[in-house]
Amino acid sequence: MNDPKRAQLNTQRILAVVDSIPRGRVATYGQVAQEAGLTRRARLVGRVLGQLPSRSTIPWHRVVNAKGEISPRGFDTSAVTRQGSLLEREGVELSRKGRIDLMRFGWRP
DNA sequence: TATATGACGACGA
DNA sequence: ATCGTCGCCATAT
Repeated sequence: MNDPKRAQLNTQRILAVVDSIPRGRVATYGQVAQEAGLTRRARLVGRVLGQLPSRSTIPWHRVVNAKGEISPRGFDTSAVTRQGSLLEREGVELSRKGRIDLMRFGWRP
């Protein structure tokens, strides 16, 4: 069930969904997985985004975790900071502790 | 073959 | 609100 063709297709579907998240809104990893027809595979979404080449035009910054926070990246905090800037730049409000109100900025397909 | 490790998430205590 | 546990799954060791 896990041939490379399948994996590539899943990646493509995930990226297509992320690419459809409108400016000024955010979607959760689980939500993206669901929309891509990959229920319960939120981690796969995170993995795919992590592999994204820096030159990609995919709006990876519009994907946050279920708590409405920008998911930590281990030791590197720069990526997190970058994501926050990109979001604020398009009007998404971040609370003092870097939380996003999904009821207001969450993407509803 | 077996374990560990994540840009995750739902739940229960 | 916070924390640990467990489910999920591709990769790495």
